[in-house]
Amino acid sequence: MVQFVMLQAPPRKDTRERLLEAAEAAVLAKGFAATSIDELIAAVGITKSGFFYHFKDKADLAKAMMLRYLEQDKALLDSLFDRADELNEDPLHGFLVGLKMFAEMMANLPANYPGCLAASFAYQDTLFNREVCALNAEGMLAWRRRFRERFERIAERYPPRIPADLDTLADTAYTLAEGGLILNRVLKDPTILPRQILQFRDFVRLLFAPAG
Amino acid sequence: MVQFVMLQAPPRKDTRERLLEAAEAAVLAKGFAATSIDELIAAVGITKSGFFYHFKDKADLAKAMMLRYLEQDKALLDSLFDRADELNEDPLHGFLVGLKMFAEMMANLPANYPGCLAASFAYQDTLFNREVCALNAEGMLAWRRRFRERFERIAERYPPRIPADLDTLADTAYTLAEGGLILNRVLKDPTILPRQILQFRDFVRLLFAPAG
DNA sequence: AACAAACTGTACCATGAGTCAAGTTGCACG
DNA sequence: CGTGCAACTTGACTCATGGTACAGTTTGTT
Repeated sequence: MVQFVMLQAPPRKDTRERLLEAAEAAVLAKGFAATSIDELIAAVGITKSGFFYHFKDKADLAKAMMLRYLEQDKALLDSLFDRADELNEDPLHGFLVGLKMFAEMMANLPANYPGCLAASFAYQDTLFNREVCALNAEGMLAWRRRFRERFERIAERYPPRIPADLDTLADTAYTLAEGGLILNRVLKDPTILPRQILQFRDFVRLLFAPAG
Repeated sequence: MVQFVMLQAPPRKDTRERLLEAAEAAVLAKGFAATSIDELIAAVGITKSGFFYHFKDKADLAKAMMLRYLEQDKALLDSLFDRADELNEDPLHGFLVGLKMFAEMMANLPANYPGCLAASFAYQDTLFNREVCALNAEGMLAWRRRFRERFERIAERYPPRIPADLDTLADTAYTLAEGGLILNRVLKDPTILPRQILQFRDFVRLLFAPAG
């Protein structure tokens, strides 16, 4: 009696992660609602039930995507500005270095569908429950806190040339990032976002650096 | 024999426009794919076949939405900056007035789902055909041209304090608008975008206005 | 009376979310 | 060594929805 064993692929530990990866690419390309579970499992090579083993339902997938995004986002910012701080004792110079590195990083984004889940989710927010929306908001507030803290240290040593609202200044980073990604994408010109960031850097320098 | 006549509502000439209006609200809330034709006709009070009288298919609806958006967008910018120009002979002062009016307008957006179709479509671009995407890009380039022209006139009379790329400067308007709308929406704080614009205004003044 | 514009009613079919019961594999523990 | 459990996967199924086609109907206009 012949036995067909091992036709089944061996269980892979990273299936969940690969699903999230495929989902992110698809959602950035066409949105959450248009991203079908069928296409995700086809990309990863499992069956539908396999998907529902990893995620309770599609809403659960959304939440996992958001968490993954926030994690990566935090890691990115950490690596960027903590390193810039180490290199420079002066808060203004350290920040300017950080912004330059940020611009360079944004210039080297993956070519295919660069974009930000936060923005994609923002424009489809009625599809998600309160929890996911709150996570998104929390991510933005984290940027604000992080940047605001730095501007406070800078303003302490270098009084701004004109009155400046530090929260607004802090939000500019995220604002330019989201807006720049949209322009990048629609105009198919990856230089737009980095140039916006470098221009913001000019503004910061103009605002805080002693005249001369 | 009883006859039930006139159960059918009389044909309304603005049905198409009302469909587009409902579609815009729905798309800004949950995206294009999640917006069903069923819900649109329910909102407007016609049947499915009525919808397909007005639009060949869903792609046709997308195109019409984009055209409508571009038209309104152009009208808004026209009314804004043409008026600011009339009021002021000096290009820099006129522009600063225009930016202030822009900020005020953005502070008084409709409360429900303020947002921009351009951004929503950008993050679902694989759903649309080349034509619609090209229209979107054309809208952005129109902003760039418009602002760049103004910055050229300003720079002619007021040499910038530091070297500035006028295209980048011009793109900042759209970038801040798109990014700011996203922050507004996620953080549920309608003051973010206007504050970003006013800060940009400060930058422009700092950049071009004679020191003193 | 005729015709076009603005619809209605009905039916079709693909897709997509989610369910269920069952199977397999690797690993921990007695 | 084997037994048992948890992680992982399969396949076949249901059920609702959504886009689309098409033929007929009403209304306003000439």
